[in-house]
Formats: sequence, structure tokens, C-alpha cells
Amino acid sequence: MDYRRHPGQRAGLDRDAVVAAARDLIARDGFAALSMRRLAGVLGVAPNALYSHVAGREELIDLLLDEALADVEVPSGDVGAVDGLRQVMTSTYRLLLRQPDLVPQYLARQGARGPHAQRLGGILTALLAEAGVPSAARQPAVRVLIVHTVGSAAFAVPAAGTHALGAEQLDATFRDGLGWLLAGIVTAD
Amino acid sequence: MDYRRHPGQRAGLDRDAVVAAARDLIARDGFAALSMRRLAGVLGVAPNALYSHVAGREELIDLLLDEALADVEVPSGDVGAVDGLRQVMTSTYRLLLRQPDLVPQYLARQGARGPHAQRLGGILTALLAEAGVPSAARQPAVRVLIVHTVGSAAFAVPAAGTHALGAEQLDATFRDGLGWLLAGIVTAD
DNA sequence: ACCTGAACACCGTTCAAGT
DNA sequence: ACCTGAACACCGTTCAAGT
Repeated sequence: MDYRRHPGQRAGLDRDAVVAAARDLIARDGFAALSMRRLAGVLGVAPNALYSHVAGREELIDLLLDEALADVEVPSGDVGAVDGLRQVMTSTYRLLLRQPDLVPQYLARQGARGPHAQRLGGILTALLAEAGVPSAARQPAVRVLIVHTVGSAAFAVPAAGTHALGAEQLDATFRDGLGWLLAGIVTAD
Repeated sequence: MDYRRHPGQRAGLDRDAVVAAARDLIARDGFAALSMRRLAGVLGVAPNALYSHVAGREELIDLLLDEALADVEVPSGDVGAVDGLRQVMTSTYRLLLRQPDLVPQYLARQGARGPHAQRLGGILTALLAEAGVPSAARQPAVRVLIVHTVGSAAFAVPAAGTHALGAEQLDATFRDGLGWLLAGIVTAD
């Protein structure tokens, strides 16, 4: 329609602006409301203008998922490997809870594959090594920890009906499960 | 278009036939291919004919999810509560692996809410009680076990790129994680 | 009750063209 | 390189009508 712009005129858009607008749109109206056309509408451009900055909807979601992991905190100082693992996973859990609608998408695409996800994987592997977990057992251990953390975050989102457990109880459930898994990981032969 | 049928003429459709056709469609072409219009096409009816048997696409997916849990095996005889829990979760895990495309949808809607899911929840709660887990700790324990099982199944699905872990390793990872969680659940004060 | 016809309000993506 | 215009091939769902 009328975008008050002619073909060739710039709209001042770039990749980060598109991703940021998508994040805001989901935060306001939920993941189901994220469509390329609606997003373009919010940004005041024609729908196909987005394809100059993003390969398509799938890539956009990949970017959103990876961005959600941007602020994972590396364990501070020398708290020990196991406590370090606990801190990293708890930080990740809290980050994921901030963008609840996005979390199930991690499972739908078997985890994020972007740079932030890779960085997180590297941190976990190093901490497992420091904790004395043998080389071959580290990748399975990372999987178990990620499954628990992402799964807990996905289940923490209230569904249509009110759920029985409160936020504190959900946090406690995540924390307990994490502790049991860590105990098993570092104790395994 | 032309369905070789007039308004008012039956097509011999019912709720189960719709759900079964949806399951087959996903098995053949993937979850992304499941649309009401395509499903109607497979069944040889007009798109809106499906709404006589199903409230809409969301309910159809709910039915598919619950149906996937129909064949969970209850533990045989007196194997003990913990081994019983292990058997039920392993049976559920194997069932979920049969319909891989469907699994992420469990997380997207915080678990299934149908009769089969409720039955599974009841079995788990009873076994936890038998294992001596105090009443208040049972619901969180069920959550942890479900998160691990569904999450493991979701992550077991190969993504676009080939994945490093083989099927045996994935099974071992699920089994180990389950063991650690069960140990923690029955040991907790 | 179960189906068709027709329509409404959407989708993601592509291709050509303009600057 | 970044945008618009226009189009293609889809969606889920609803409403009226027919038997």
C-alpha cells in the first residue's frame, strides 16, 4: 500500500532492528502473533522489505532464540566447577523465563545453533572437564542439563488454565532437579 | 470444488478418522504439512467439513498429543516403585520417539491435558507415593520426570544437520539422566 | 448431524522494477 | 543494497444452505 516511500528509498532498517522489533512484538502479543507481514506493518515497511535483512521467518526465529542467550553469566571467580555449572544453568533458566513464548521453539528445533548457544556449550563443556567428567561423557551431560533447563522453562509458562504450582515452587523444582542431575553427572563412573 | 457429493450427503467421516488421517499425514510429510485444508484434501472432503468433528486445529493437535500416550505400559507385577517409575518413563520415551514431529508440541502447550495424559499422571503419582515420596513433593517430581522424558525425546530428533550422537547414545543419555533424577527424588528429605 | 459453496481475513515468499 | 508493487500459492475459520 502506501508506505510514503518510493521504490529505492531507504527506511533505515537493518538486521538488528528487525530482530528487536520481532522481540517486542512477541512480548506484547505472543509468539503466535509473529508474522512477517505484521512485523513489517510495525516497522512501517512492505512485507517483502524484511527479506533484505533476514533470509525468512525461520532464520528470524533462529536469531531470536540465539539472542535470548546473549546474557548468560559466566561463573564468577573460583566457586568450583559444580557450583559454576549450577550458576550457568540457573542464569540460563532465568533468561529463558523472560521470553516464555520463545522457549518451546528451542525444543522444536533441537536447540539454538547460533554463536551465543555455542558459547554456552563451550562454557559447560569446560566446567564439566574441570569437574573431572571424562571426555566422552561431556556431550551427553550437556544435553541432559540443557534438556532440564529448557524443559523446565517451557513448562513454567502458565497455560490457558491456571496452574497449581507458584513461581517459587517452579524455581525450587528446577533447582532440585538440577542438583540431582549434577550429583549424578559428577559421580558417574 | 467438486467432491462428488452434494450438501447433506455423508462422507463417512468421524472424529477418530480425522485424527488418524492427521497422524498419517504428519508421519509422511512432517508436522509443518499438517493444515486443515490439506487434511481435508486427503480425506476427500471440503476444508470446513472437518469442523463437524473437531473444534479446530488446536483441538486436533491436542487429540494427537493425547493419542500418542495411549499405549503407555503400566509396570508389570511387583518390580518395586522405583523400577516401576523407570519402566513407565522409558515406555513413554519410546512412544514419543515414534512420533518425533509431535513431541515439541508437548512443550509448546505445557503438556497434554487429555485422558491418557491424566492416566499417566495418576500412575506416576501412585508410584511416587509407594516409593515413600511425601505428598507435597509428588507433583514437582512428576514435572521433573516429564520434562526429562519429553525433553529428551524432543532433542533426540535429528535436526537439519547430522547430529553427533547415535540412537544408542541418546537412549543411554536418557536412561542415565532418569536414574539420577529418580535417585534424587527418593532420597530427598 | 454432516456436508458443500462461498467468502473473509489473513499467511510466507518471489519476481520485477525503481533509485 | 534496500525498498515498493504486484502476484502466487497458500492458510484457519465462519456463515448460509442443502438433506
